[in-house]
Amino acid sequence: MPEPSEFSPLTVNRLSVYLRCLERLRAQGVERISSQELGRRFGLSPALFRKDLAQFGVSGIRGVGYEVDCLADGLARRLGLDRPSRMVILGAGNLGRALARYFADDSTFHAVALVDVDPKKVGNRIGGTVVEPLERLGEIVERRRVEIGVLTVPAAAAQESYDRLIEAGVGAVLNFAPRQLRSRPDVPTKNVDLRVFFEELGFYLRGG
Amino acid sequence: MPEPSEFSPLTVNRLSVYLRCLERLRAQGVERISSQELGRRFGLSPALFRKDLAQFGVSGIRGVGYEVDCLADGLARRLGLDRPSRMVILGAGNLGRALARYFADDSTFHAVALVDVDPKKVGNRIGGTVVEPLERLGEIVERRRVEIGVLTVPAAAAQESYDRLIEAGVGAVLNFAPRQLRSRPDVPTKNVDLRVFFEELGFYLRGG
DNA sequence: CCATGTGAACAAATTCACAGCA
DNA sequence: TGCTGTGAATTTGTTCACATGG
Repeated sequence: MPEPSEFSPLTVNRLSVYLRCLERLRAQGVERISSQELGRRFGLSPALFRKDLAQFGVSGIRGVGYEVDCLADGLARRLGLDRPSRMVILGAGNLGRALARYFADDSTFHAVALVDVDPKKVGNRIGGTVVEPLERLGEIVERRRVEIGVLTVPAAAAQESYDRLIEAGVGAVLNFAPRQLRSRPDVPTKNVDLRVFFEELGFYLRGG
Repeated sequence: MPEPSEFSPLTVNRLSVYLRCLERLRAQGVERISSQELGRRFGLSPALFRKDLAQFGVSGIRGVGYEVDCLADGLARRLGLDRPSRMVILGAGNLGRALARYFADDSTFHAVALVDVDPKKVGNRIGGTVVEPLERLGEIVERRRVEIGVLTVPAAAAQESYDRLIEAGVGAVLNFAPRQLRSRPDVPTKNVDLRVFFEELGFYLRGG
């Protein structure tokens, strides 16, 4: 039973954001940057940036700042991006197909299969992969060493699909279905209901 | 200049989650529910649920609980979902097309246009709409009363596309491009980088 | 009596501010 | 000198626990 991580999701998510900023700096040829300058350019908090890095044991150079290149590599490694993760996408609807195409040959997150219950969808070619039937899920996860399951099924099918993913042996699940899952505490599970973002924006738009 | 909302994004997002749960209960024919029972069923905090509702001036019935139907309607109204919002999607890539199809004739968030710079994409029919050229953005936003702009362009085009949306007069922006935007403080802007979710999960999967 | 509504207690997250080192 | 690294202060968010009222 993996003890609850010592790192908060907020911190981990910021690491991703920092990494994106650093990659941009690297592309621009910037070699060193101070936390203040980084904060100014990307609208982030310098103090929080330093705290976050400290928590992951990353150090800068006093009086100077951080080495962009080295820091980017360090963050990528700490996020586990130095070796690829293999994913199966469950649900070949609009979002499932979009993700399958996007991650078809991504080097860090690789979609190795796209699965659907609908026999009419099975066999369709999406990006580089072919839609496979749900019955093969167990075999797919085992044989292709799938670590992450991605749910893009309708709300009504979410819980059953989740249970199947767990049974098949995936180590983590990203759920895009708009349904609060009854999730296993020992399997990292993240719910991302895209409609929530639209609703939040709508709320503030209407003068919330 | 709209003063910063008195409601935190966390609270607003929870309202969406509550609404989803209530709609499920309604579909199941449940008429009344206590905060405790709701917490038990969906893994939410009863006290927080009550606090959140109180903040929005919604009351239950002491000794009984909440009327599912009435509460769902109340939350939907407070989120501004009782009247539809009109959106333009900028970028007809994988995600843009998926969202366009998903929201083609949604009753609360309606995608009234899908726009792209690429002349090869212009004219393509996606769901009910046809891809239109970027030059027409201003006209589209004005004539079709677009309130929300959705960015699904590549990172490199994000900032310029954002600026164009603002100039065209949209009231809020949802940015799916993996780039930290320099955003206008008076226009509600939400950054949603989907890769962050994958990276978070990957992190915990690797035993973070 | 029972679940709400809420102030008070607690916990988490962020910012402040400055000592300490390159 | 200038920026990092970090304890202390502050702000924000959540839970507790109970008085209140249908």
